[in-house]
Amino acid sequence: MRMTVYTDYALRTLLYLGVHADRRVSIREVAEAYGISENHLVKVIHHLGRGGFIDTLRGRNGGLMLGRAPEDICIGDVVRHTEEDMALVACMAPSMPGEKRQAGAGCLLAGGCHLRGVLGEAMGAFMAVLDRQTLADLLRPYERRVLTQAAQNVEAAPAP
Amino acid sequence: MRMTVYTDYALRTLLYLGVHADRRVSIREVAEAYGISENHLVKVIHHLGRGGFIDTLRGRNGGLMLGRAPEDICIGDVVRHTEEDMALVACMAPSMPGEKRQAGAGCLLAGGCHLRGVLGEAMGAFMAVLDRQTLADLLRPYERRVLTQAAQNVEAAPAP
DNA sequence: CTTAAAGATGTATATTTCACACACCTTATT
DNA sequence: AATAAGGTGTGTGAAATATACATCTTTAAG
Repeated sequence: MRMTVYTDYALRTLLYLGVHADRRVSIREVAEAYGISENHLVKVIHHLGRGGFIDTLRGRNGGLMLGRAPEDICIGDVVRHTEEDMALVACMAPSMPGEKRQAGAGCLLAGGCHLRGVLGEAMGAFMAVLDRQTLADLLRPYERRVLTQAAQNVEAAPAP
Repeated sequence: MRMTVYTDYALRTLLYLGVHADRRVSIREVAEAYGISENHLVKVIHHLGRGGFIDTLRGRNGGLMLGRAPEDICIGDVVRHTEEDMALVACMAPSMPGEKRQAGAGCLLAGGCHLRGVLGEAMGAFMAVLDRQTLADLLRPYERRVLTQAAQNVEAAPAP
């Protein structure tokens, strides 16, 4: 179990695309908007593209846009997609064949380890919260404000 | 947010001490029982000791024992103690002064980032599950079996 | 059909974090 | 004093992360 900036970038990219749903956005624009590494973001975005969360288009006038409606993008799915071991409690992996743990008399708790069960349950509760949320839920509170702000930006800095 | 073997060792140590509550146990014994590094376990145990979860005694006939009754040892507290950033959603830390994120036009979502809220809620759900569990809950299912097994071990391998 | 813009991909590197080893100190019992 | 136990600090190897760099492919504009 883990949460890295990789997932952070993924979620922020989706939010950015949701806010600017009226056009295609370049990777560079997203990177600059958040002040993060463009090179790294490329991989995140590619990964999101292969997962169907975003639609990428190469070439001139290409760019990114959401692959589905915000209502159909479940935050839990995104996290599961970007954090590989979110589906299982791998971090605590005990009593797996071939592991050091096997030494000695073996795990005292093997054969029904409650630790695993409790941690699994906690993990489930974590994901359940994220599964209840869609991108649309995250976008809703900002819709008005951000759109206004975007309009201002367009006025202030016309397309180069 | 993160779960490491550090916490794994901590929980297993507590379980071991709970099972062998009739006597003091040495660090070496715990390390050998699980086949893990004694050197590393020393630090985990020391940390648990400073947190009051276990009682350590130096010198001859010294060793470890639970610092409180198993019913009074909350699993959530243990995890919070061993995983430093469990109390907050530090991994996603956005819009903190001095961070790179500040570049460009600043975080579009600053001033009420819902990402933070949702992740915080998910985190809360995770910890809530662990907060409902005490060490006694984890020990209960094994009490009979493990004690029996321990007795057998004593018969099979008398003290060296 | 050439060129430029945009994403795709592979390799390399820098940093951080773990897990662990090693050496040495302190405490307490015998 | 000697010995057995925990306490403490430093160092290290491996792995995971985040990022940089270089190059290729696709697409549309001119």
